[in-house]
Amino acid sequence: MKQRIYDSRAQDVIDFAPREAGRVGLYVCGPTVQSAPHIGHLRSALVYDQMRRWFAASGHEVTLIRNVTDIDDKILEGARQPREDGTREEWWALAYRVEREFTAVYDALGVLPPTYEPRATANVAEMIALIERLIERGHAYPAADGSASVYFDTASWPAYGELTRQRREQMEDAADSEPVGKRDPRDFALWKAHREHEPLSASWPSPWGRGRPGWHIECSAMATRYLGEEFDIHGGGLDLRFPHHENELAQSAAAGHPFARHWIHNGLVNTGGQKMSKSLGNSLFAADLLRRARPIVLRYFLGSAHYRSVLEFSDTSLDEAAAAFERIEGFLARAAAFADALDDEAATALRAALAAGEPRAEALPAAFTAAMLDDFAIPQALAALHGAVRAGNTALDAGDAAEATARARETAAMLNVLGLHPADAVWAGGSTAGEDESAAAALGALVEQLAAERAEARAERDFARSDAIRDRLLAAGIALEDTPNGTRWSLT
RNA sequence: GGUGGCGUGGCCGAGAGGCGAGGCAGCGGCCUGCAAAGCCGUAUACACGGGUUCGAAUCCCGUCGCCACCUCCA
Repeated sequence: MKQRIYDSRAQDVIDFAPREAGRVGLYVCGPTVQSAPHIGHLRSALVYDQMRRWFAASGHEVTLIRNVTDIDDKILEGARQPREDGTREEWWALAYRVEREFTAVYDALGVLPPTYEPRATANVAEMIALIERLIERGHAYPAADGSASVYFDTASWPAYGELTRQRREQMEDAADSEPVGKRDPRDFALWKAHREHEPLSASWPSPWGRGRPGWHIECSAMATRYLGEEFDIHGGGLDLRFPHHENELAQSAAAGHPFARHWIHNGLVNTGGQKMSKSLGNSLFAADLLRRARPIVLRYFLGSAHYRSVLEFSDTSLDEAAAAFERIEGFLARAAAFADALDDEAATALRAALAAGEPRAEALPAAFTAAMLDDFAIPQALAALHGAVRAGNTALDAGDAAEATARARETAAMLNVLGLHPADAVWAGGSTAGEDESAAAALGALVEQLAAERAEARAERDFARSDAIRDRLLAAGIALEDTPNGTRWSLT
């Protein structure tokens, strides 16, 4: 079966065939590091992380480039504002500080680092070369007002608007720079002349004078530098389709590059049916979310809707996701406990089946694979996951080691592909950070002791005493569960 | 004005012409000393009105409502 992907330029699902068999080049628009990461950034990064993991699991070598735009109007403006203590931060310090916040939350969510993460400021020479090429080919011009600005000449590019199917005549005017010096209000800045009130450190020499890159040119330059003049897939948030991606495509195509063969856009996150935005004051910052839920649960939640759908966030979302995910974890834990009661060979097989690790495509159920091949239909893949969990639990109830092992193998394989295996090293630490091993061992010893006392009481059918022990532990945040193989305990 | 999308059971969320995905919550049952966990069962769901069809949540036409982009945005 072929990989199917919805190409938002074609506005249709297409059969995906990489330029080079077995290799996928994917460019994703990363953040402009201007302010703290929010839930939307998390979702976007996660979507491409899932695609990347799936491509790898299905036998592709993936080159994932996710840029960091570390120079733009907002960053410069943010650096101009005094902070709480009255001091000002250099624009490059602000950008770097925010970039590190992004990296931290990506890491927390188990988003694998891209193959490379180029910064706009490190690719100015490539941008200048691209702009020169556009001027030579008659698709860009220096500002008529004598400033160092350079604009893309939309009128010179008949295909302009092809990505979003808009006609140039019906577009509203672009406003990403003062219209001064533009031939047409829809033209957009490739190079912005240095302005007096901006720090000199935010400008670079160019054939047209000192200045800095326009918003869109950095992605064209970086995608081409790292993936070539033609590459497989370009992704980003739905809100980037226009003008950003439209302009990127126009620039690159006008420069004579085939550029991205396919375009992918991920859906946005809503709260209360509304788009999240700073002006509405309903921003959900990544740091807050990570405090409210375990990172793995947040990852499960963010990946629970199809990547092109709007994802609705409500007050109960994280609790529901936690309940659903804990069902999966519960099976893993039950199976591990079951293994302890098995003979060596069977126990080893079951433990191996449960292990976290590299995705094993051959261990995946057909329904899961079919779902992923069908435009990354993760909700359907999750249905397959829950199906394996249910079948596995049934096998455990029946004491069927072979069946339980088979279902455990599938479950672990699916979790590995999705980046959701609880035993994966990326989740070490997490929300229980600070709880060190010796403390855990001490707690374990105490709980085991009380559990043993309770077992004694139960054996004597002194249920008042045994229930009192269980209640005391529960009040302390420790739940006991009796199973055929003994009593298990866990933190609530 | 232009472009794109959405309206599915209490909630989240798939599907896209014919067996009611999956999860959460609820209810009943099995199991359990009681629980918990697990399993089994449990819903006259597809905005509205027409139409096409043997058959429509799914296709067509219309209506209503909501949203996104065209301005910085994942």
